[in-house]
Amino acid sequence: MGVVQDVAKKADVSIATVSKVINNTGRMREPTRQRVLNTIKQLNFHPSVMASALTGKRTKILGLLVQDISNPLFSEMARAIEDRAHEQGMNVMMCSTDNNAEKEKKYLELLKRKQVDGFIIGSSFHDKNVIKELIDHKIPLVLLTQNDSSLDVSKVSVDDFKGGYDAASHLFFNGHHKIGIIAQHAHSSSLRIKGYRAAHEVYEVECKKEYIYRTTASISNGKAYVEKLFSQKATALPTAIFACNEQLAIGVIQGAKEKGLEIPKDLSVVGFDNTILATTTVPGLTTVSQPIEMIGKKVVDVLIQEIEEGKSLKERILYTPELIVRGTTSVLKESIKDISS
Amino acid sequence: MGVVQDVAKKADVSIATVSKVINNTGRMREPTRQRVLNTIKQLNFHPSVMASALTGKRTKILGLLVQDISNPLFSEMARAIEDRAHEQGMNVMMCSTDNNAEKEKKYLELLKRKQVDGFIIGSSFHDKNVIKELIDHKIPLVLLTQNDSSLDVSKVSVDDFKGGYDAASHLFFNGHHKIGIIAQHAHSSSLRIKGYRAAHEVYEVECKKEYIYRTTASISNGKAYVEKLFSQKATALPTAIFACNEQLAIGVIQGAKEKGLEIPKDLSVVGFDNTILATTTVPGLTTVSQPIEMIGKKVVDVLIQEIEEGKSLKERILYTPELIVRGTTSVLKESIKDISS
DNA sequence: TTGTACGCGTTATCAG
DNA sequence: CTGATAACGCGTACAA
Repeated sequence: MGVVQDVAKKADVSIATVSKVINNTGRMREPTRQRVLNTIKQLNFHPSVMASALTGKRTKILGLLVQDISNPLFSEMARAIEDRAHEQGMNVMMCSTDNNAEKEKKYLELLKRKQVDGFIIGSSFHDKNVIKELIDHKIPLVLLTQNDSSLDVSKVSVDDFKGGYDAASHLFFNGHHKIGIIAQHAHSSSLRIKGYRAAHEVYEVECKKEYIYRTTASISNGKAYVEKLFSQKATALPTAIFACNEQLAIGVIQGAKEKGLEIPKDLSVVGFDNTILATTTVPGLTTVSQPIEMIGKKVVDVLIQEIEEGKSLKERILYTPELIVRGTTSVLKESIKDISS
Repeated sequence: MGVVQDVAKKADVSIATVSKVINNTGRMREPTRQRVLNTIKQLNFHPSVMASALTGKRTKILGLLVQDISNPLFSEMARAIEDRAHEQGMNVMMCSTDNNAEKEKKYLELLKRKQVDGFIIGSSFHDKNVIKELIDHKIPLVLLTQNDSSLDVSKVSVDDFKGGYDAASHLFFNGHHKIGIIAQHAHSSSLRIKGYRAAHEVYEVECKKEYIYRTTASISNGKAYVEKLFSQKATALPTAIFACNEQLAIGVIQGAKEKGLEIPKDLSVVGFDNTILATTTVPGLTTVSQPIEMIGKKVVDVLIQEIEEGKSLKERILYTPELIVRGTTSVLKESIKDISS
């Protein structure tokens, strides 16, 4: 794999001509073009991305920041992003921030130095100034999975509010009145909680503060929530729980089982995301589905468009979530009695 | 964020001096060094990785090729790799090959053009010549999760043979004689099958060909296997299945349930990997655990060492798997009768 | 079509 | 011994 000079020499042209052939610019006689093309193939020559980036061209590298790539939602999202990026000849660098302010800053800095063409940010930033700096420097970025209105940039996400509303409505519809919610420390979760609250209003049920719990996404935190909740006095216990993430949902399920509760008989559970985790529980998890592939593909498309146009489109793309009813929710027994009596 | 020239001008030195300060080479008076250092901080200057890569320096980019980043084993592995790489100031570019020869080649080419410092290859390559080419070009690479002896390069993996042996032994120990195995089209799976076979020899049980099934890792393929297996005549049915991957294991469990089999009463299941999936099933999946974090960390360390030394260490690092007994395996009832009678 | 300056940092060489 | 000058690496783009 040689350099331009090798090709130029072998094809008996100047490096400028070689460059023109590669970039399909300028004009030249067809035989010359063919000769160069052949030589390029013979030498298996590929222009160095680094060298061309140096002259202001793109690096064809995208930076992807997520909370944790080992979280199924993000790994599935990453897969969709990667596929789309590769289709466009771009590579993706991934960074897991752990929702940690220092890492967020550090990784952004690291990627900036590598001249990435743009950022996909799927991690809620503590220090919004870091993001604003990117905007000031005209570095394209698209927010993934976080429809944060305080930042005036493009964002692609699911309609979290509607998702929360649908999840709670489904439970109300099944006769539940006491619905717990366990959410993450993320803007998306705030919106889901708002949807959950809105459903309470529609169904004219008071929304109890002590049912709302925010934490970081992990199975053990889901367990801990149930643990805590079901240590209260029996009258106030919820009959259903909406977990804003599937790791939390699984924790809730496991915690409930440990407490001797049967699912869905004694406790209904709704999750969010519809990753592989939702299909592996028994019974299958009723969950609010995000169109992960579509979101991943779209976020890349928007970003690439911004890179090419050199300015932020400030699009705000919302996908509609879909409630997928599996086995972890059921009609509340008491409510059946209510109806039959 | 300026360039060297800006720093040089502001600090009233030449760019060479700035460079020397950055790289800690050459010598100069302490006040000069401090002045440059301060200016660098003031201007928030960071040398362009691209420009320095152009002069033969490292890009500090690692290429990671796996079958599928959305597979929990790989996403968890990726996380460990990423963390270690970041500790060393390096970034990771990920590529999911889908075990597809064309993608393997294409991605490798794409990454080579980006001058990655080295490769971590966690995907079994169809065309080994592509790998050999890398070796010829002296591009450092380490094989992850594939202890393929036909390639003379460094590799980090779990002891697949022992894992297969342990899984089968555990089942034999519990009185099972008819043990099915569902494996992937991967070298690691071949080794696990060998271990499974070795256990058969030790326990003096014939190893039936029709129990061995190879496919690609997915829940549906696991289901299909059970479907197929339990459509045979009843006498030959296995009482236990060893799935070489957790998606397959989950498929087996789901397929068995659909067939009306209770787990572990009617069918014992052992998985492999010990990812998040193993903890989400009910009952929990008995599985062969890989030390994912250790492997991820090690593979980065070996690769970085090779990059720095400029040659392959040709190390072959094997971690010992650990059988984790959860709820999907139990003593075969018939065997209890055998003993008691 | 070709010559050549340019972009950015590195490093060998040379002057002070 | 300190610090500056200049060539280099690779591809791009404009002037010739």
